Amino acid sequence: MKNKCLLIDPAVELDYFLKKLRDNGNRITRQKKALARAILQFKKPFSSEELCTKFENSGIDASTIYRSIASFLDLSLLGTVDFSDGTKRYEYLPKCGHHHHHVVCTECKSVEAIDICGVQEEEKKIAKMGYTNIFHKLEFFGLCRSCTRSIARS
Amino acid sequence: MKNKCLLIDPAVELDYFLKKLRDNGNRITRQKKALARAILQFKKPFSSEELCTKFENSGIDASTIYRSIASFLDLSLLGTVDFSDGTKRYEYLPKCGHHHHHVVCTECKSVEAIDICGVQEEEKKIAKMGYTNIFHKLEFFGLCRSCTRSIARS
DNA sequence: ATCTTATTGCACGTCAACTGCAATAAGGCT
DNA sequence: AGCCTTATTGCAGTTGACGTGCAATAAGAT
Repeated sequence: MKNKCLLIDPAVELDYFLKKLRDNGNRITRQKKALARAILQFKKPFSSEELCTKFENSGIDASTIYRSIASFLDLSLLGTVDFSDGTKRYEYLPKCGHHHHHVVCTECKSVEAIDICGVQEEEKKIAKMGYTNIFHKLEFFGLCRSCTRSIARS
Repeated sequence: MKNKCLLIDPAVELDYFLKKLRDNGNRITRQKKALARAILQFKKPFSSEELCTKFENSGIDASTIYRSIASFLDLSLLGTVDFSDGTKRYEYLPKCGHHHHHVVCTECKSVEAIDICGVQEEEKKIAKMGYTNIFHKLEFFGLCRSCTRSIARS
C-alpha cells in the first residue's frame, strides 16, 4: 500500500494555505487551522467523512467541516477528485501544483499520482468543434502489483 | 443545444435489452419494459432523477426505478458516467458499443460524444508500474460554440 | 388454469450534506 | 489591554437521494 500523491513542504504550504484564507477575508480560527494541517497530511485524495473521522470528539463539528471544505474549494485550495465510487473526494492544490492524474487500485484503494497526460490531441479536436475553456477529468484504475499477486495466488 | 451521444437502432437495442434481462433470469414486467424504452430514448447520460421525472404519475414507483437501475448496471446494460457535478449518471451500453468519452458544456449542459482517446501511453506506463486490469474514466468540459458566443456578447 | 416465486408499491429508514439561529471568538481599533 | 463588529461556530433540525422490509401482485413455467 503506497499512496504517493503529494510531495510538498508542509510548513511552506501551511503558510500559503492560511495566507490565502486571510487574504480573502477569512478569519483564522482554531478549527480552520486544524483542518488545514490535517488536509496537508493526507497522502491521497480524501472524503469529507475521512476528515470528520479525524476530528470526531475533537470539538470540531461536522457542519464546520463541510462549511470549511466549501470555502477551501471556493479559494481553489482544494480541488475535487472523482474515483467514481459514489464518494466525493478532495485534494489539496499546492502553491506550485502541476497537472496530474491518479491511478487507483480497485482492490486496496491505494492511490499513486501519474504526471503524464496525453489528451492534447482530443482537446485540439474539441477546440475545432467550437468549444472554449476546455478542461478534463481523467482517472486510471487497475489492480496494483501486490493485489495482482495476491489474487493470482488465491 | 445538441446532444449526440447515442446513435443506435432503437428496435434492435430494445430486443437486445430485453433478451439480456430474460437470459439472466429477469421477468419482463410492464415497468422494466417501459424503463428500457425510456432509457433508449435518452440522447445523453441521464440521472435517476430524470428517469423518475419521466415516470411520475405513471404508476411506476421510484423504488422500482432505483432497483431496476441496479439490475441494469449488474448486467452491464448501463454504465456509470461522471460529470463531477454531484449527480450520478448512467448511459446505455449498446450491443456493439465502442469506447468513447463526452464533452459537456459547463453552461448549457449539452453533451457530445467524442470517439478518440489518447491515453494509451499512460496505460502502458501504468502497466510498467505493475498494474493489471487497467481502465480509465475521462470526460471533457468546456463552453460550447453557442454558449461561448452568448457569453462574449454579454 | 394453476402455482411458484420474482417483482412491485408503499411506507419507512438511512445517510451524507446542508441550513437557520443564537452563542462565540477573531482581529481591527482605540 | 480592552472593546466592538461581524464572521464563524455548534447545535438541532432539514433536505434529498437512495435503499429496504413486507404484503400484494403478476410473470412465466407446468
